[in-house]
Amino acid sequence: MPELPEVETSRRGLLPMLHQPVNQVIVRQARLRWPIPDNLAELVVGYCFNQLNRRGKYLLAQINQGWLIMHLGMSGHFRLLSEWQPPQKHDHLDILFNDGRLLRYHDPRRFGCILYSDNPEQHPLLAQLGPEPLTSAFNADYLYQHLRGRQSAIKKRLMDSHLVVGVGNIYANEALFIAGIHPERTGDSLSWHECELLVDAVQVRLRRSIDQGGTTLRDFLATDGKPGYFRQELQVYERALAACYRCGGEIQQLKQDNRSSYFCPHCQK
DNA sequence: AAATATACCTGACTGC
DNA sequence: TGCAGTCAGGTATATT
Repeated sequence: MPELPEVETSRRGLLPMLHQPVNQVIVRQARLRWPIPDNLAELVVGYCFNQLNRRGKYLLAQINQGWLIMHLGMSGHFRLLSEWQPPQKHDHLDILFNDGRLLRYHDPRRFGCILYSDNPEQHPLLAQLGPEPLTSAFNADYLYQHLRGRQSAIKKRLMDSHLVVGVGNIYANEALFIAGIHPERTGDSLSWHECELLVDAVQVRLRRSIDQGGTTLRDFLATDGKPGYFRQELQVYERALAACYRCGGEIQQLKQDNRSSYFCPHCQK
């Protein structure tokens, strides 16, 4: 689920907890993608979150001498509760604050992670990441340059975090539709102008989705428990055999790299 | 080096 | 009802 807009929505939802002292940590299930550190409580209890950043799909929270590195995997989300409530199934972690509020991590599939690092920039999970899509570092020149000499499909390349971070299956499909580019084109076949269109499409759709609180398909909720409303603006994702909003033709579905791709054969060449 | 397959998990849904 | 199979927003890791 969570791609860049959903992670950014989560980050913004956590901002009210900045500068609030942590007074307890409850780990009910440490076995996520990687285990939650045994010493998490001693790392954070008595300290405050001083900064909340996002790098790609990772949330970074500065506390004590280092940073929590958090990823929502496929099905994770954080809830911010104003007072204690009994935990539900798959509520794996609580961070309780002195004022009675608590942050609760929920993740049925447990593909997410909660790690701690003194220097997250150098952490193996982050060190090799590509540029942020919503910065000037992600531009037509960059994309065109980095697509040279590779035969992989452009849709797969867009989802490669070493090329650009934050774009997952939903936004790769959506951006390619907006840019009018067929998902099976090789990255190498894109012209500079098509790279320009694609960069713009990625940025426009990510920004719009952030404005809408992200996309909720199944699990995703913001920290206030609300779903994201970008789903109703999806042009092709999960619209197989439905009518293209632009030309009225039939949206097609195919598998690429074992992930579903959706596209309009008339509008995307 | 790059392309492909596998693995980690639960839950919802489909077809027999 | 039950059971097997498929699919789902991610991505590190192992294998060709």
